[in-house]
Amino acid sequence: MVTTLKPQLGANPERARSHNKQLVLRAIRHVGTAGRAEIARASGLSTQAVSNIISDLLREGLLVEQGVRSAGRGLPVQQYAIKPDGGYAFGVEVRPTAVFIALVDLVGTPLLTQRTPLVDAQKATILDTVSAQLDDALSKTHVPKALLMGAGIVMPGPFGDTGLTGADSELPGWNTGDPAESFANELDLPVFVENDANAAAMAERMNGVARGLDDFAYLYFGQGLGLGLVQNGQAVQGAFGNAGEIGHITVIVQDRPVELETATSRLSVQAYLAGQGVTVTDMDDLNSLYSSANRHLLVWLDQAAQALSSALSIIENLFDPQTVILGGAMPDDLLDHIIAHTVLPERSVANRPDRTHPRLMRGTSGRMTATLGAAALVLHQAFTPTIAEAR
Amino acid sequence: MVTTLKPQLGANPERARSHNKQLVLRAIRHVGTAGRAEIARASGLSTQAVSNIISDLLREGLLVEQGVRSAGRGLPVQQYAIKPDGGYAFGVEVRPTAVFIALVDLVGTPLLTQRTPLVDAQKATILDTVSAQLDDALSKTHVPKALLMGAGIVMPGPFGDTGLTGADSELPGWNTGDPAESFANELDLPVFVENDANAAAMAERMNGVARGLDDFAYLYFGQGLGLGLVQNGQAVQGAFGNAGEIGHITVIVQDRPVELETATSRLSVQAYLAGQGVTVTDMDDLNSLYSSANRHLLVWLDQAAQALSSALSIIENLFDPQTVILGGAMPDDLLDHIIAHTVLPERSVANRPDRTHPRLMRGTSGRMTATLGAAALVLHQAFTPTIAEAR
DNA sequence: GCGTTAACTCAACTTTCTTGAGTGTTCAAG
DNA sequence: CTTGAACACTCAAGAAAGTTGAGTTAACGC
Repeated sequence: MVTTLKPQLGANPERARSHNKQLVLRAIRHVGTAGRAEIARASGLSTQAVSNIISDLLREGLLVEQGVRSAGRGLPVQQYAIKPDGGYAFGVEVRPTAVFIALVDLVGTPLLTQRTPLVDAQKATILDTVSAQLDDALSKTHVPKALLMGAGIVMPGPFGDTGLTGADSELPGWNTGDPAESFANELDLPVFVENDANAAAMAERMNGVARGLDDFAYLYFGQGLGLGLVQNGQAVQGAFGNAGEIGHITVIVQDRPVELETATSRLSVQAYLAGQGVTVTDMDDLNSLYSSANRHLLVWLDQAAQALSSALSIIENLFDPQTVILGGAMPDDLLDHIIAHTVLPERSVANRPDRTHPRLMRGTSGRMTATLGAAALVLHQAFTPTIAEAR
Repeated sequence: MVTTLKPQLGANPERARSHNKQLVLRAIRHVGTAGRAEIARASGLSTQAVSNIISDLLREGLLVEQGVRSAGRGLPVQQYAIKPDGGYAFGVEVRPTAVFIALVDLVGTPLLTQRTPLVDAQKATILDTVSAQLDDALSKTHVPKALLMGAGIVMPGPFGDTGLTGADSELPGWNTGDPAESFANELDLPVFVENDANAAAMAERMNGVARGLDDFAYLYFGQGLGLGLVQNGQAVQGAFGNAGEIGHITVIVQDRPVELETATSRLSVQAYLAGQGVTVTDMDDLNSLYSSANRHLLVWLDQAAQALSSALSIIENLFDPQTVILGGAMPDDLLDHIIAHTVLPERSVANRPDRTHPRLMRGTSGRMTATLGAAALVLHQAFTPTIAEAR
């Protein structure tokens, strides 16, 4: 049982500067627009240091001047903001039958999103497709590759050979070797790999309802159900990258134990409705069933809300999050309905009067949630000071 | 919904040096004894920088020379090790009826542990008792207070006014104000507050079976059952400090849903045996019942193992830990029995062939586990490089 | 023996931060 | 309307901590 120490780097002037740059960017991003003195106070650096760093960032094109603001006495504040076209992030979501991509700018605005079907799900095919899609996206948007800060990849887990191996959502050929390395070699970019739920959570943290939150959970409706966890501002990956496999735990619905995923997921609603003679193939079908108040759908929603209540109890008591977000490939109306009908457990550490956020919120929904989340991984990294983490 | 940015500090020469010192200490601690060049390679610093830092640490009395080792060609390595009496940590466990304390040295060896009954559980009484115990411990061991690096405090949660408030394990008067601040003022030391499970987990990580692990879980048998979580080398506290309240989640035992804590905890075994006409008051009673193969105890152990199996499934699938440790105020033999009879869930991300540690292990047991864990919090902090974290 | 290897030291240099004095703008009190 | 306090920012000098490259020392292996 030999354990190797996680590599961590020492601080030297160069790494310190890089850390401080990210710290300044993060501070500006958080308030939208800020002046030197304000940043200095927030970061414990001298005004002079912040001044030097900002002039660096201006030269690198990551910041823009944003006019002056005179707030009370003293010299008016020269303000700075993130320059949207100062950098770009590429997001990729790999599914067994198609690849989704998104190109977003430094503030998270999507410039382009698209879907490409896969002829097969072999590793080589996927790598080639993603590479071609990157070139395509860059040429369509006229973004120079030099401004691309990295690629975020969302892939269906679990990673490696586990007790869940054999599930139908998997891709062949990825269980050996490090997927991040394969993509990094193919795309010649820094690569960040995550599961869909964590990526969606990071998207919500960068530009959604979880802006600025450091501890929250995200229940992602995909094929199955995934749990994204953010602790201390970082996505929780677990020792082998497979944290958040909440779909297979047992919950109580109508006094009977069931696997959570069989009660609440896209497959689950399809299967249930099929059993009642109703066929749904996409989100639009679900939407129209819901607007016509389909009886079977309402029954399913009711039991999904019950299952969710149990899941919520587990998540809240184990993580004590600021909030739990519900989102993913499920229509807004259905998510809202589920949220409205979910009983918030009384006996929970989250049941406290001094909350700033609701216990359960709806996040971004729709097909591109995870893809945009993939791009958010890159942005997150750009705005997170890390002096010590070796890559 | 205004969110404040978690304060993070910029790097300057002074903070960089402090970071690097902790990095060097950590590297030496991990291998026991190390030379300059080796540390330089591990930390990405130059040999010269490490040299300067080590001479600082020698002067401060945190390191000792440890002879030379000639490994292959070249100049023999001058080795260094942590100096045990270079610093001390004070651990406190507050329970409703008594206070437990421990004083440990820099490598974690306990110099003194003791228990003091509380006349009442009022905040002032507890603060006074702990303060007196600190003075007592220092004078008995002749440790100068200047060498005390801090105090770790273990208190029964949950902290703040939550949906679990009203449980009998609580202390009056702590729901308002920051406990850490109260203790810091009283003891005039840096203070770290944690729950029993997280503290036990950190103890296991510093000097126990989890040495060097960065991602694992610890199921702590106390009054109830607590979950300690270590993610990325840090204890998971949750947004309000109440993560790990696993006792109140529902699991399936003999096809019936029960609260986990009613199936596996010290109170649970006492209550069950009392129902069978068997009275147990302490761990010795349990031990003798077990060695006489008491039928009722064996039945209880069997259902505790069942409950644990469900809990394990949840923990493994949500966290994907390197291992799950069982420990706390329960005799070794009983823990071993439970571990031997727990079915490891098949459908789990933790069920993988390339594991380095068993899925379920026994940690330190006994009454002082959490108290020593409290002291370990201080040591953990001393050996963890943190350039950015504001306090 | 003698050259190679490797750890370590010394001294010069570089980067980056801090400090303190100085400048310019705004507001408020007299 | 003047004057002074408050505040953001700049400039230049100084300090802290890192890196670099040349030199020293000791052990191994041919």
